[in-house]
Amino acid sequence: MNRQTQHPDRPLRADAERNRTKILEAAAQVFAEQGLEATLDEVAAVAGVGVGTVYRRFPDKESLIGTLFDNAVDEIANLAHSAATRTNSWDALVWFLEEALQRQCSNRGLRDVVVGSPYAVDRMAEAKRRITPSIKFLVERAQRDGFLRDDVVGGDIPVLEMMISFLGNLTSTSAPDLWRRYLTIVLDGLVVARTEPSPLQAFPRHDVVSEALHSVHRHVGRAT
Amino acid sequence: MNRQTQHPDRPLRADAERNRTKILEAAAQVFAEQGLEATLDEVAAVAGVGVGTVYRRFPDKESLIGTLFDNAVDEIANLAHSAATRTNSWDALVWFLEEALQRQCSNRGLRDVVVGSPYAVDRMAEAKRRITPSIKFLVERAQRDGFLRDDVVGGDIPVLEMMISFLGNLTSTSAPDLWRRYLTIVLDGLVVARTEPSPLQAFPRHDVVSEALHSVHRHVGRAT
DNA sequence: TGGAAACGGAGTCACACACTCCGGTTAGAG
DNA sequence: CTCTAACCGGAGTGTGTGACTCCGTTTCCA
Repeated sequence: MNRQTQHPDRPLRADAERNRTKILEAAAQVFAEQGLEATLDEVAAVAGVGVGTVYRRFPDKESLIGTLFDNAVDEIANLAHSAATRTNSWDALVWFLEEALQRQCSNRGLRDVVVGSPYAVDRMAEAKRRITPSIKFLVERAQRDGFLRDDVVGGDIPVLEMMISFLGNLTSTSAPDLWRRYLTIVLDGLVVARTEPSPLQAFPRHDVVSEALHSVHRHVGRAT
Repeated sequence: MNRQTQHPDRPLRADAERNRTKILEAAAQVFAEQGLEATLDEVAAVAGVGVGTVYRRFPDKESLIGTLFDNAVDEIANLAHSAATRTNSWDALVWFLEEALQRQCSNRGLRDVVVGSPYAVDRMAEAKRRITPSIKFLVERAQRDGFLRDDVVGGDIPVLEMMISFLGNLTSTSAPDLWRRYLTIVLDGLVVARTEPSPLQAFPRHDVVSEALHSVHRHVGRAT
């Protein structure tokens, strides 16, 4: 039974509203760090409230994640839109990728949604519908201006983003900017032509990279 | 208790040996398709034997996965080694990436090990030790010959492979060759300079891509 | 100040899997 | 052919996990 809508519209009591906010913030942080596998108990702990309180505001885990996801999509949609207002079409595309990736790379929860965790499956469709047109515009404009190779397509951009952000998620704890190095390489592959490579951010010490890979262990279960 | 080593060396009975092989083949297939989360019950079912039989040959899940992983590493090490014997240094590097990725992209289990599933953690170190030198050679030779940009490093190759193979894993069921498109772009980013883009494989219909993303659902649990 | 609204968090429940156990079957040595 | 050690199947066990509920207590605010 859904407890939160006795009178659908009555505003929440002050403390309740305060807690709702704390929960949302905590959830954003916890899911970003741990992915959607994180427990609502943990979210509650970080928010400094009891689990009961979480369930009083959000009927179930999915709806909490949904709210969060909608916010994230809003943000990215805005990014794409405001990139479109920039004058230099190549810089606009690069800027969009950098900004979007910065968010995606530090948000494991977002990845989980995209990869198809059962939470918020249908919201993905809506998200794509909202973002696709802006990206298409960015791509085609950069092509008209002779920056971007002609054989790529709007749909390639999300795929490339996904590809890079996986890497980012994996290394986010110990080499949080490593993904930029590979974005540069990809961008050098997207440009129509070039006479020399763009400068790359330094490659981290090997132990950092491998440690990064193995610091993932959320669930060290069963295999002890 | 470990049941399989009564007399460490005695050869297995004919039927037992036959089953061991069936189990190994089934496990390779199942883990490649589903990742390491797959159940040994499922492996047994595919192999056409009972779970008990699986546990009689392999003391636990980890050791079965370990055996499989060692095989996969062998294969990739051989690839790297035999790439080194090729005369054209750029073609050698590209060939290695294509071959290695073809394997990694169709093997979700491999990804799980690399990403740090608790199975076979220490085997990773050994694997890296074996493969790293050959890759270093491939990279530096291609740089000396003026093909590969100078600012990349041996360690970049596994990272790029990882990045692309995530994508591959995600789309392996419905667009099994999609990763090649993005490998081409990355390679165009790795080359020292170029006057035009390399030809790209066609971009699939949009519905294929998104369906690909959402066909992943291994565990549709809890979120119904 | 009364009572509706909100709170906390121990407890419930359902499920998922790695692994075991044992009664029945079979290979293959003598 | 026979006999037994080796092998087999798969129902069952044990453990862990995590979403969600319940209810006695506390807090807001009219």
